[in-house]
Amino acid sequence: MQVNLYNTLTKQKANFVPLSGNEVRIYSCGPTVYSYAHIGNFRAYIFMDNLRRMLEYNGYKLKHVMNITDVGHLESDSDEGEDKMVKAAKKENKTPYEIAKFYTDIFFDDMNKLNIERPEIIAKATEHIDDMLEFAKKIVENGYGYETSTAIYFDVSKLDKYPVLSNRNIDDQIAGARVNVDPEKRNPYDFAIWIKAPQNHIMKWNSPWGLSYPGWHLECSAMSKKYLGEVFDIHTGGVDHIPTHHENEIAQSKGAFGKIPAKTWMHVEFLQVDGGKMSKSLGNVYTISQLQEKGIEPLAYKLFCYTAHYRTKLNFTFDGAMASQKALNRLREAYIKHKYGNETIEKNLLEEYKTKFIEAINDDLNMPLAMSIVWEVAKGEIKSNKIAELLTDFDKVLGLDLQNSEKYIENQKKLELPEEILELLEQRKKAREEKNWNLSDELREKLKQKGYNVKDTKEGMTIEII
RNA sequence: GGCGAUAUAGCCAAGUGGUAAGGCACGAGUCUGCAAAACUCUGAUCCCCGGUUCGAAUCCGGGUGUCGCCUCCA
Repeated sequence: MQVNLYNTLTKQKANFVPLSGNEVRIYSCGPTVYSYAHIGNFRAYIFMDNLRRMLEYNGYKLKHVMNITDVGHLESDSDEGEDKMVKAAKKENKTPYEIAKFYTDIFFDDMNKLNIERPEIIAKATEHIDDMLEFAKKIVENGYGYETSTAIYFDVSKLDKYPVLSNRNIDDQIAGARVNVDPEKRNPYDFAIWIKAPQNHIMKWNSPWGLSYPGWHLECSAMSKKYLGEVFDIHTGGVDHIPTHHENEIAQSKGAFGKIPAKTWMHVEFLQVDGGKMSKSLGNVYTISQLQEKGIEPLAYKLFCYTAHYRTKLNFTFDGAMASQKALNRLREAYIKHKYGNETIEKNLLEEYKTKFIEAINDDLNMPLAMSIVWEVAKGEIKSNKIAELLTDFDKVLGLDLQNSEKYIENQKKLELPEEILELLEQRKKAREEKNWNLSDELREKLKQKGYNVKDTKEGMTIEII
């Protein structure tokens, strides 16, 4: 079935056909590992995961590269401030490499928790300095670069068109210039491809321009070229990358090879929190671990992301996340019921569901619509293991680990309880057997006071920490 | 100031010309000693005004509101 994807470059949806046979080559902008990745970051990686899984579901083979930025990302995209890695290193009194390892490990822990597929190639910037240097030299050779006292800049005025992704007007920027423009820059939009290191700078390498380090945008250009070639299929990132980072990647590739590096550019909208932007000053920047502390599973957050299309803003609230946690639990329960069901279900119906599901995901990853079909399937009255099989089939795209539903539910029930609590539970059990409801309710209240919520089900008591 | 997005039930949100998906919450019911859980049922004519059309949430024009980017950020 046809796959349609929205392309930021053309501002419309188009039928997707890989450049080379059955293989899809993708580049995704990955994390800058100077701090914890937050749930907004992970919305983008959940999208990336959906894209991978959808393409695989359609039978494509993937060659997917994601970078780990561990050098060169300055505090400001306009080539100002310190390198983020260096700054974090100073603050935490570690080397930039220690910082990078620490946050990279946590990043991948979170990726695993979210059941996000690992791209085939993970490329660290610091391991590709030579490739970047080659790329920079090529740009300069082709006449697109120039040297100043502090850096090698890309001269955007040499391009046929800049910018190409966004509608920024260069003249307007000059008029409203809020940032201090480096007087040595020829054009305000020129950006550093290589930066000369100050004396005491930690991360630096030999180059024709002395001890120095690469500009942030260069790593993506160099590494995508190395692994995917001059032109590949899909480039992904957050919407914030549109006006600067991806514009400059395109500029660099045009400077080096005269080509826009990717055919399709896909961008994820921002996650908002409580109706506004997420920012450290508002204290609403959350990590996956912080969600877990509040009783929201990483996979519940993933499901939460499926309530909105990736190209629309999504408003995160804890109420909303809790709603998804409940929904996830119910989805698991529904799956289990079908798994052990042996009623018969019409084959046509199953195929109809599957077709509708594929139509949804193939239409620019319409996950909300896809989920409505998942619910229709899950809530069906006929309990059949064929339905369970269909759900696990859908889960190849959803990545919610539904086949392990029982395990998750078991784990939720498994709680280590203090002696005192176990004793109270035992007393309450006895009271209930004796139909001493007053005592039973009293004990339930007592447990509640101590922070434990007791519920009676057909299978016995369950207990949860409030 | 420039650029852009959006406005659909209490909340999160699909749907872009033919009479409103789904999730959560609320309410009612079944079940239960009770409570909870689970299950069943129940809700909106789509910000306002005008226009195009046989027909618009969906297209056009004008308002109003909200949000984002341009400055770190996915």
